Amino acid sequence: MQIKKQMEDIILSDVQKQLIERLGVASEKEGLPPAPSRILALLMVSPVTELTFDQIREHLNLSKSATSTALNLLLTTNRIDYITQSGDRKRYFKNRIGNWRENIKGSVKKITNSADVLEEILNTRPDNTPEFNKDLKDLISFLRFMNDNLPALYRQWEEQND
Amino acid sequence: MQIKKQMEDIILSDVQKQLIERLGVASEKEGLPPAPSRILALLMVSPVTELTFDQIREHLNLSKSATSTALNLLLTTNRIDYITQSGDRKRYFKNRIGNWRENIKGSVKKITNSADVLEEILNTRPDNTPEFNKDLKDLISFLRFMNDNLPALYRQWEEQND
DNA sequence: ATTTTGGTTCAGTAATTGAAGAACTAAAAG
DNA sequence: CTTTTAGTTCTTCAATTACTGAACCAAAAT
Repeated sequence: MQIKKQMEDIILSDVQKQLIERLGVASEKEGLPPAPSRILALLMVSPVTELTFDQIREHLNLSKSATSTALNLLLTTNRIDYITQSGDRKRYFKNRIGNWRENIKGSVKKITNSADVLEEILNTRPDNTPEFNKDLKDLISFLRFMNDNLPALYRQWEEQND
Repeated sequence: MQIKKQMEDIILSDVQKQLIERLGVASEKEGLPPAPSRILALLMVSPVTELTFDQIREHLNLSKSATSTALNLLLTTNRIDYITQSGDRKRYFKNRIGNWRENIKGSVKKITNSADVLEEILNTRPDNTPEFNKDLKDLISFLRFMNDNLPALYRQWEEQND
């Protein structure tokens, strides 16, 4: 087969490039390294949502190894996914934005978690710091309250969103 | 005045030390460097809530410089505060846990912010990726919904908590 | 059978971070 | 006015991060 598959040349406007940087920086603040952050942002902004290893690599001026490592990190942390097409060895990577509901659940879970740690702390605290203990108690109470009520709030959004 | 002020020797149980580590690691995940994270955790767990430079320094085995830098970071980011006592040059540092309401407000603000970025991205997206766009749209809608409804939920907690 | 494709893995490196230590300083005590 | 206290600031150092480039490899194409 001589017909070389035409690489879809994704061209991004300056605005789109800026959005990649902005979103990339946001991901870095969440603790992701720069390269994975950029990849994730590219897969969010690119008009073509499914990009090959080399498209990503070229667009972000990364080395093969950096691209490989970053993609594998994103894959193992469930932030991206890839599909294949029969008769094409390439993998097409895509942002798993459809997973946002799962991600939100994860964030809520983290709230429970920190409430638990704070509660353990509260249990070790002496009685002679009532103001401090009250603040801590309130915070824990608030976190638990949020935990209990967020699911209902989510369902409420779901309804109005149908 | 010859009476050397007795340094209140804060002694922490193993459980409390572990809690400091756990809470410290949690802070590191939020992007704080190790030393500030430990200090913040110590000021949460310590039965004495107001500690001097040297008490902190000694308890965490930090150098003076590390202690100084870390404390100043925590001060400028409003995570701790200090009080003084007349006729005592030392500053007594304390965790500003009472500020948790402010902090929560900050987190909510961050939701708005990311919704804004995502909306900008949505506006640049082509029409030929309807599934992706729908997911993005839903996420934005959900974030906005949360933003609009969280204040009321907070007030609800406030009432039940009186 | 050998070349190309689509990567992975490894060794090395440059930049950044986080802390240590020593020198320094301003205010208060002696 | 000298010393002590309560830190700050500066230089240095070690560890870690985030990448590059080169070698490598398995499957598919030629």
